[in-house]
Amino acid sequence: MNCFYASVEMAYNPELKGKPLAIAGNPEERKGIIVTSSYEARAKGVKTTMPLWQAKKLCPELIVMRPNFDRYRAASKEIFKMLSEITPHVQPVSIDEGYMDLTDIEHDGNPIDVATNLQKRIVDELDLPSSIGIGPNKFLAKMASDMKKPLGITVLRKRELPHILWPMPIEKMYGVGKKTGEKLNKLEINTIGDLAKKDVYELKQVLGINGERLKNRANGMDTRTVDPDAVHEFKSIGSSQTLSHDTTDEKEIRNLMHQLSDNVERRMKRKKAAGRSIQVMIRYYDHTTITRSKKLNTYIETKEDILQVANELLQKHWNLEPIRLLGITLQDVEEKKNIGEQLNLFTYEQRAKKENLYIAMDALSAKYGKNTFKQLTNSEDEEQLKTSFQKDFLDDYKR
DNA sequence: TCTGGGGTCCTAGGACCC
DNA sequence: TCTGGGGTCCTAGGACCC
Repeated sequence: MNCFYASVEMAYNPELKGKPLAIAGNPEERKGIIVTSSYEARAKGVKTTMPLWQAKKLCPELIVMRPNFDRYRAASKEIFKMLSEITPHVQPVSIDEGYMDLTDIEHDGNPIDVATNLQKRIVDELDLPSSIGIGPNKFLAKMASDMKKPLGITVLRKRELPHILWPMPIEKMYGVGKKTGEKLNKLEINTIGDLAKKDVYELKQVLGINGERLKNRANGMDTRTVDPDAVHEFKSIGSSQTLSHDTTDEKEIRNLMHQLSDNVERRMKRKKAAGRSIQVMIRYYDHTTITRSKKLNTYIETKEDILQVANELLQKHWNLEPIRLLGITLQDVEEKKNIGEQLNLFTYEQRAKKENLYIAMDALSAKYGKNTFKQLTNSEDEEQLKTSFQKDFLDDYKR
């Protein structure tokens, strides 16, 4: 999709059309950076990740909006629904991008017709511009999709590589970022064609296995398949936040840690998953960033468990310098249906707590009668049940 | 007035095992 | 008497993408 967030806002409010529009993090604070901008804004030099103040300097009439993620998710859902009506072989890559495998497509003739109809449908029904690339594999399709924007349809055939792909500057190649680009320049590789012809051994020396992969792609070879299940195989879920000011205030930090673990828990719940590694990220006032992680011997999912491990890591590794950003990520994530019984047996401490709870239940059942016991066990709110039982039990136990 | 937030994959060293 | 070769797992960091 082209300028996706900005385009969705324009579809939502047509008065914005034709105007320089930017979607930015938080306009009041320093984390206000450009997330997406319209072509009118880009024409003035506004770019993604540019700080807001800089963008406004370049384009004083810039209209700035905060992101409305619910809107974007809804539009994305509609788009992917249209794709899946064409073929089940659809792999979403992000909220606004995905691959389709049209190898087995039977109706509607050739891929160009499919693309034309699809692009038109997205405009007619959602008022959103897209660019479509068609190629024999993912890499070439992706490169093709970037060639004509907005509303382009580009076919990239293998026999056209020498004329179309190879003259392109190496920095434009998917998979080549700043660092790799610099390394390749040092090897006197300036175009994709230079890379295609370079000796594999030399490339591997500098880039490892990635050198070989990039060379293959430059030659139009890419063995990755379109995998519709990949979306469900997510591996980590994290939440991070830049503070409005650098801080060493423990209360503020504690609050943020709570908020972050809450976010992670909520999203884990939505995906019905649990994870067994916790990573904490600390960015200091000078932008140096460290990550510290801990692998656990069981899967966890609750806010309390996440927070406990994350706080341990923070306490152990925070050097007491002012903090700019904190992040918590749950890694080694699995859907709960694939995990089974390991869940909720977090530490020995908690296991002991849990066993105490069973003892408490038995004790209460015996002491207060089966009916009271039943009432409590039928309660919907598990957390409340636990706490009330523990409290009762502790009172009882002390007595 | 510098530089968000969500991810994936790869590398490299150390601990540990046989 | 100072020491091989193969492997896995864990941790931290880096590169890249949207």
